[in-house]
Amino acid sequence: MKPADIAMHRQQKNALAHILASSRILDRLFYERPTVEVARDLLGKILIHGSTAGRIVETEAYLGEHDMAAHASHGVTPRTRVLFGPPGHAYVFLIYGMHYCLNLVAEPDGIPGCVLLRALEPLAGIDIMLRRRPQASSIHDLASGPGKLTRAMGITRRHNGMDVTQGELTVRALTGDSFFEVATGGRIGIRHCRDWPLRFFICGNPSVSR
DNA sequence: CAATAGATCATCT
DNA sequence: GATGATCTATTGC
Repeated sequence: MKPADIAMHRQQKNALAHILASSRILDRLFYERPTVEVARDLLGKILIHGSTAGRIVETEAYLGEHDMAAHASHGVTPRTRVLFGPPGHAYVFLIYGMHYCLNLVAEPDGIPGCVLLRALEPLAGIDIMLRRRPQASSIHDLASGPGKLTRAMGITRRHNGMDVTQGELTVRALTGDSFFEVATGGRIGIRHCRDWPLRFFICGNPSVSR
């Protein structure tokens, strides 16, 4: 390993340690609220998986039976069972035969609703992410989309149904104050209910998808 | 740059 | 058997 690589490695390990020391894990009550609120409040939080971490900069809310764009609108099936279960769990599915999408289940047990994590700003384990996504044109391109995010973080169907309030995949809130402006827009990549303002993102953040 | 084709598979009809 | 909550490479201006 070259000196530059060693330095980068140490810096990244320090980055993760610093995040862990200055943040607190989100408990189940955070998720046990209206989906839109959860989607809005997840902005600025930190997603941690293994030694990779990133700040959530873009989310989308997917509701229940009236939201034709949501998987839950077609009722309970083996796949969507997680969406109707207790909050604070991961819902991971394969889309277009090649990309995984990571969602976090919201609402009380029995009521469907989830938040799609669309983009992250990489904070730690960037060397690992670069290895997983060699095509990335920049650091900010590493996780600037739902499929990119899961690939960069190493998330697969294996994580479907996992409890994100403990274990290997978690979301944390920084203890210090952080200020940013939130923008709202129509959701992306769907046919139904395109104009519903259920997409939230941090204004001006370079890791937000197009 | 913007537009578009192709890859590829679990899930549901 | 059709269909996506996508990404990338390639083409054409």
